[in-house]
Amino acid sequence: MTLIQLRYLVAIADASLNITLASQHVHATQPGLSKQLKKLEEELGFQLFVRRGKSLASITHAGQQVMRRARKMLDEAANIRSIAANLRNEDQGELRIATTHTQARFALPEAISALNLQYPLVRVHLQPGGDRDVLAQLESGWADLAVISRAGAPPPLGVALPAYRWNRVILVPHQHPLTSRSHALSLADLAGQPLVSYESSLKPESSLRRAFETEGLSPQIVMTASDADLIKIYVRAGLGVGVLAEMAILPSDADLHSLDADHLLPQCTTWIVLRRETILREYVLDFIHKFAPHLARQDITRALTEPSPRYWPPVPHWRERNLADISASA
Amino acid sequence: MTLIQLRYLVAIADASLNITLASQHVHATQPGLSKQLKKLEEELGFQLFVRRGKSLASITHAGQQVMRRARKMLDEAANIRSIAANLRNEDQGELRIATTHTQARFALPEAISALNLQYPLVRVHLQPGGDRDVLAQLESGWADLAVISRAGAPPPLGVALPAYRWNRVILVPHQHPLTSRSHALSLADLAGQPLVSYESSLKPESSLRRAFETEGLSPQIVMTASDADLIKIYVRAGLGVGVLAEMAILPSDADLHSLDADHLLPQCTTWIVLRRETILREYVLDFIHKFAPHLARQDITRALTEPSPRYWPPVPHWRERNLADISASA
DNA sequence: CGCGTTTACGTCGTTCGTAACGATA
DNA sequence: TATCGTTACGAACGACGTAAACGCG
Repeated sequence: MTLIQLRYLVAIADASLNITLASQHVHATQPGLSKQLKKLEEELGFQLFVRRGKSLASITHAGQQVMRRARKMLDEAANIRSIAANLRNEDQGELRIATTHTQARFALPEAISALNLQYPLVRVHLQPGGDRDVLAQLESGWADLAVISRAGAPPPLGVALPAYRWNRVILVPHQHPLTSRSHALSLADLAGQPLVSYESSLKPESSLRRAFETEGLSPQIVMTASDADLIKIYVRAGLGVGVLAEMAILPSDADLHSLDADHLLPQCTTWIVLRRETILREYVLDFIHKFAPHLARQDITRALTEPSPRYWPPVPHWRERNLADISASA
Repeated sequence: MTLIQLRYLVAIADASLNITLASQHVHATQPGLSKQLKKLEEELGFQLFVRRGKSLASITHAGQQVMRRARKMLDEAANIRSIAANLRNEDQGELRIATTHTQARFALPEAISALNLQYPLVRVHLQPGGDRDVLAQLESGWADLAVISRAGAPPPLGVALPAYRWNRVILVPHQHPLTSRSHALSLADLAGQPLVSYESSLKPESSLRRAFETEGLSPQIVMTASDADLIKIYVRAGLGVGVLAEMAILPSDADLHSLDADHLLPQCTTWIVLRRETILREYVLDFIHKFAPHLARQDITRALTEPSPRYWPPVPHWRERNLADISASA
């Protein structure tokens, strides 16, 4: 058994059992992978894959077991290499972030450009997706960190560090009836309106639906999008009332009217999620600190090794956070 | 980085930094280890060991980190090999048990000889020690399983399976004053006597001391031994009153008088402790089932993967257990 | 007939063991 | 001087890549 064999093994699995494709991913030739796989199976004494003719049809049950162990081993090998790279003060590498569209578009850019300024040789990969995809990509090992938002408890996976809190806003065109109400905005007002919001608000566990349900109301969601920019476009088109994250409101949206929803919908927290027991490169720690300045580097490293949940310094709100960012960089 | 290099690395650490000794343990030559270590350090770019002259003086801080990861990787490699060996129905291998003297001497022999009958090619290694040593040997990876007794909660480490419950007995010579009491034996009676018991009873957290303390008494322990046989010898010599595990009473001890202490001292449970997330060889599962017949094989494998504590079938008492053993083998 | 896998083969790199050397206590 | 680690060298093994053959859709 060799680390190379295991690397080839998971590469084949990750290439959906296409050895040729896998060989390109690991920068080797296809016969090399075939042969190493054969040797590994010979050494272990059983088939890792089910063959149909000459091609691989599926992974054996025992193969699945081996695959899990092999992944762990390769992860640990990567950790060892990270320890080494950190000690050598290597300033190049990759940073793979799995996150939602909103974070990628409105929250992450400053931190990423600050990182790029400090570490020009680090290549950043952003992988947008739904909450499920994001966590899956973290677990699979593709992503170094995930950035994800929740109204309630932190995501159950890995180590979750709170980055900032935020609220939602109601977005309407100027001169929309909702802008001229004499009393404060209520959920009942919104229940009568066609709503345009994120895809996630269709899920039964969405905090939007729940907020309405606890008042005995039900929202009329006429359109959803994964993308705040799309929501704005349809609000401009008069399709309905937008419900979106306050981070998504830009100066260029002055043609629209945004109303506070702090008292209507529960506050959300954006979390940075990491795999437990993983060695992070120095620039990843720096990035996290840039993105969530209230987290000291030692807070992060401690959280990664400690099994018990920690008590965090107070988590800033999005509105305070921007100020803090500016003052910190000044 | 190679698995062989990592294997050499931990071998050197386990041989207390003596490369020559380590080379014998891994069945290789000493220059081979030296060279591989050098290559590994070159690849990682930093020293894993602190050198004094040509010899290794200590492990670098970073080296410790690498060592931990390397051990994990080698453990996983061993797990993969175990999966393979199980699938091939290999009937040879090793079973390393870390346990206390009492278990090794009085509880384990039947199960071990039954195992040897079924798997003549499996070599069993018993490593007696104190509770701390036993758990350390399990964690270090030397032992496949630990067998250990506790009066209260299960050991905090790994996965603990309850094997059986047992009580202590008071052992005195015939015609000792305690044998002719009209009323039931009490702790107060024992407090007036010189006691001979296990070494562990000297520890402040020992259940013996605690039992006395809750009644405001304090035991006079005149002698301790790690070994039940030694305790018996000194009871015979009239040094004092023995307090020991009921398993230690053999038919050949008919020259002594043993008194129930069920109502005086709390019941103990003997636990089988395993490392979590470890693949066990088939014969290890068989052994556990032989030693704790109330545990089905699936109970064991489930407990190894499940993170949550499980509810066990009723745990037999030592006295019932022997009967069950006999009836099962009949 | 294209795609993917296997087999065959030659070259290269690497590892291993033996043996000699060096340093240290 | 005995013990332990490093260096040197030759032999053998193993891995890799190129090229060709085989199956399958």
